[in-house]
Amino acid sequence: MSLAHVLLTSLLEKPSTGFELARRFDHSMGYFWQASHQQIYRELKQMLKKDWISITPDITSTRSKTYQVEQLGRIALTEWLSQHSAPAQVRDDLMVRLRAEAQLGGNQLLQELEQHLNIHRQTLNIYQQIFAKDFTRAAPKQRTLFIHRMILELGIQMEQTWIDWLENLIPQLKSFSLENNVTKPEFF
Amino acid sequence: MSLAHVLLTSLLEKPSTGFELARRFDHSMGYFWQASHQQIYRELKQMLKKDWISITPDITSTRSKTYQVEQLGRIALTEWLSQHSAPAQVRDDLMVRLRAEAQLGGNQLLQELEQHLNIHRQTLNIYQQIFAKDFTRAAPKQRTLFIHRMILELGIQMEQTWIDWLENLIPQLKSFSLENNVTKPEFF
DNA sequence: GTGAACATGTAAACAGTTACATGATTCT
DNA sequence: AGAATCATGTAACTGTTTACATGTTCAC
Repeated sequence: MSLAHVLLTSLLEKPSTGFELARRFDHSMGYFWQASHQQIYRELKQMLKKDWISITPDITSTRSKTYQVEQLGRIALTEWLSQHSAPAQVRDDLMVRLRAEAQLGGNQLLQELEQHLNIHRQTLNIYQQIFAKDFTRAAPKQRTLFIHRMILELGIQMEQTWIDWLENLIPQLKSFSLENNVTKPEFF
Repeated sequence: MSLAHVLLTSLLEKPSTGFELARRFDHSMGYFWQASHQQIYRELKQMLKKDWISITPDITSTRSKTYQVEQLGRIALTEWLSQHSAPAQVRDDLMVRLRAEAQLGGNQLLQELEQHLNIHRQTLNIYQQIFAKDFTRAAPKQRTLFIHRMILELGIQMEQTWIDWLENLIPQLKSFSLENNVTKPEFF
């Protein structure tokens, strides 16, 4: 379980409310981690109980609570850093579908593939805009900034890999169905 | 939940025992889906109850059960194919660690990054061997084979993207720690 | 006959998703 | 005054992982 550590990192970058944290998963943190608000609130409560974080004594007494990292939280994060982990596992629905379709035939997935291509193009676009906004000025001298840029670049590269692959696959699948190889799914 | 559909696809490719299915997740299916044997047995039991699959009347009366897909299973899989899905979500531990380290400082992750680089090189190697073994002879005319090749190629490309990125990142992080920018994690 | 690989399973713990519910603040 | 957004939470469910447990087959 590392959602706690994602939240610690995010709070270390900037003390925030649960809501702000949830929103941040759509941006910077979102390249490589997602979490719903329910997960976040549950986790924040548990971290509060462990004294990893605390609520800032906020003058603007609204209902929102701003959390900040405490010493114990820093220690926990540092300990977690020293652990080893295997590369993330991939679980890709689309690939399973494609392989199922390879068995069943028809050309049932063209639309789906094209939609995925569109989504990847949009995501790439968003990432590139963030890149242009935050990291354009030459090579960053600040280590933190440099690492953030590298993470974004990996996200960009991954999207590009998907786009290239789909742009190669789609026309080839189309030409397959033009030949008389059209196999219809039949089980009746 | 699509483990059932992954299993259906796999069984459609070749009727198998639970154990064989589990093993296949280390190979072909494993590029984009993983499952433990516990998940697989549980799922097989449920699919059997729904009559999506059946046990082949096996002469070699061992303890092992070979499963095959039934009509209802084919129908279920075809229905699932027609559904839409969003691109798979990424959840990458290493990226979180890196971002945490960007906050805490030290150069605590070099070893970990190098190990990941190694693993990705090994995985790439395995994929390339499978490629050489199964897909070397020109362009496959058979649609099924073509799709399998494309899926493997995506896996290869993804590994290559990781390797390139890590080979770029690691030396740059090293040169950061050679400058007097070395920041130690301090919380005492 | 012993150890490795084959083969199946139960139970508990943990993580993640979905549905539901509420109320405050800000903008028009 | 009404809508959109901010903000937090509970409960139930589904999916995944880990620990434990057991027995078979095959090769040496």
